[in-house]
Amino acid sequence: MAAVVLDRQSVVPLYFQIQQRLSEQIRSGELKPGELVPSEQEISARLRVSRMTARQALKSLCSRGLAYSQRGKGTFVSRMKLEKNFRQLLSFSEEMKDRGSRPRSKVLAFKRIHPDEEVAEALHLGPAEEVIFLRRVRIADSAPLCIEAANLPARLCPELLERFEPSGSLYRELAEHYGLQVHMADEVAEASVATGAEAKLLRVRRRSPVFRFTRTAYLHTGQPIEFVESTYRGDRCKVVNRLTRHLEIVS
Amino acid sequence: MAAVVLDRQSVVPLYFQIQQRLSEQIRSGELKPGELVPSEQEISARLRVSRMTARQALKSLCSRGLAYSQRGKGTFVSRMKLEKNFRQLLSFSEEMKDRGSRPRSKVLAFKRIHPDEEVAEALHLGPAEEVIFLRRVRIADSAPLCIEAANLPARLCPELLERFEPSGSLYRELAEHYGLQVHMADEVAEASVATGAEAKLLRVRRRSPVFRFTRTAYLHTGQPIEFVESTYRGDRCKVVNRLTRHLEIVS
DNA sequence: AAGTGGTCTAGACCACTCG
DNA sequence: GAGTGGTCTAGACCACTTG
Repeated sequence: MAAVVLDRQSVVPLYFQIQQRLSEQIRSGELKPGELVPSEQEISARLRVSRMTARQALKSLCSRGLAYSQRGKGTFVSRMKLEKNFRQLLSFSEEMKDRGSRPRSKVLAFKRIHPDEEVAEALHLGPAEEVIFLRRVRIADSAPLCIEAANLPARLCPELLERFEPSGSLYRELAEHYGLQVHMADEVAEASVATGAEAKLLRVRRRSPVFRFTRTAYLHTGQPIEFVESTYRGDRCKVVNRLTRHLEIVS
Repeated sequence: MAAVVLDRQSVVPLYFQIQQRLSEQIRSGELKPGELVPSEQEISARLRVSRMTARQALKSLCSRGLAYSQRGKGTFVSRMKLEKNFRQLLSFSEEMKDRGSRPRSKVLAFKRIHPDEEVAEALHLGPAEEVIFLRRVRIADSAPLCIEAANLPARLCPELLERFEPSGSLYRELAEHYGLQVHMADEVAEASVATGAEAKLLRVRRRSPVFRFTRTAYLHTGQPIEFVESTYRGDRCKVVNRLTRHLEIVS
C-alpha cells in the first residue's frame, strides 16, 4: 500500500485495481492471515479515492473470501486455507488442466436425439424439441476417471454436430462459437457401486464405489443449457465443498 | 412498489427494508420469474432514497440469488428454482427438522481425549491441547442415517462434558452457552462402501454404498471450531450443490 | 476520545441496450 | 435519444471497539 499509483485512464475500475493489489499482497504473504488490511480511510487517503471506492474494494476482497470485516475493529486477512477452485464450476477439461493433467476423451456417442422426459423437463424443452447427446469416457493420466453423458438443447447450438470435435472442451465451444456462457449449475451427488458395464469402461471391479452426479447447468438468465449424468470412480475423486451458514448475506 | 413508505426511524437499514419488500413480492408471485424488477432510478424516486441506497437493495437481492442484473437492460427476477437450504450449512438436527423428521441420536462416546495429528492440525491446536470427542449414530424416521464423530477444541467449550446432553443439538449448545456461531465449513465427500462394523451400526449389508464426509467448521474469524468425520448410508441421502462459474464476483 | 466499518445523500459521467 | 446499470466523488451521521 506504498506510494504506488492507480491507473485512472484504465478501463479497469479503480476499486478493482485496489482489490487486485490487496489480493496480490495476501497471496505473496506480504499481508499475513489474521493481520489487518488497510482501513477504508487509509486506502481513501493514500490512493486519493473516495471512501466509497475504497469500501467497494474491501467488500470485493471479502466476497472473494480473502478477508473479513468486523465493525469497529477493521478488516482482517482470512485465516482459511484457500484451495484453488474451491466451489467453482469448472468443465472437465478445465479441471484437469488445473491439476496439471492432460485430459483425454473416448467418444461413445455423439448424435441428435429425442430426449426422455427427465431431460426434457430439466432443460425446459418444448414438446417435440431435440437435444444433442454426447457420451464420453473421460481419461486423466492414462486411466479412466468417469463416464459422462451430456444433453444440450439442439435449438441453442445449431450445427454443433457438424462443427464440434467431440473429444474437445464443450464449454469452450459453447462460449466461443455460440456466445453461451455457463454461469452456474445445480448438482446432485449420490454414492453407489459400479454396474458391470460401467466397471468395464472405468476399468475397475464390479461393485466398486462410484459417485453418480446429475448436473443441470444454466446461463446467467436462468436458461438451462446442459443436463449431464456422470459416473466417477470413487477411488479417483473427492467432492470438495464450502458451506456457508447464512444465505442472508447482506450485500 | 406502490405508495408504501419506509420506516426511517427503524434500526433496520433502508436498503434492507427495500430488499425485504422486493423479496416478499418475488416469493408471493407478484413479481414473476423473468420479469423486470423496479430500476434503481425508479426505487430512488418512489421511495425517496438516494440512488446508491436503491442500488444496494438490488445488489443485496442479486447476491441472494433472487434476481440478476444486465447492464443497459435492467434487473430481472431469477428463473432458477430456489430450493430451500441449497448450499446452506445446517447441523444434523436443523436439517432433519427442515425435512419434517424427528432427529434422534444414539451416543457411542462422549469424552475428553488427546486428538490424533490430523484432528490437531485441522483444529489448529497447540501441542498438548485436548478435544471433546462425541461419536453418535444419527437416526431419522426410526432408521439409522449416519455415524458421526465430532471433535471440538476443549479450550473453547469448557465444561461441555458436564453441561451438554449429548443426544441434543451441538450447534445450538455452542451458540447459546458459549456464543460460538458456526459461520462456514469445508467439507470433503468420498464414495466408499461400508465396513462390517459400520454396516452393523447403520443396519445395512456389508459393502453397501456409503458417503464418507470430512468436515471442518469455522467461526467467522477463521478459528476452527469442529472437525467431523461421518459415514452416511448411500441409499438414504444425496448431496445437493450449487456451483458458480466465477469466484470473481465483484462486490 | 479516536478509529473502525455500516449506512446514507445528491449529485456526476460512462457504456450499454433498445426502439 | 431515453433508460439502464457500473463507477465514482465528497461529504455526513451512526454504532461499535479499543485504549
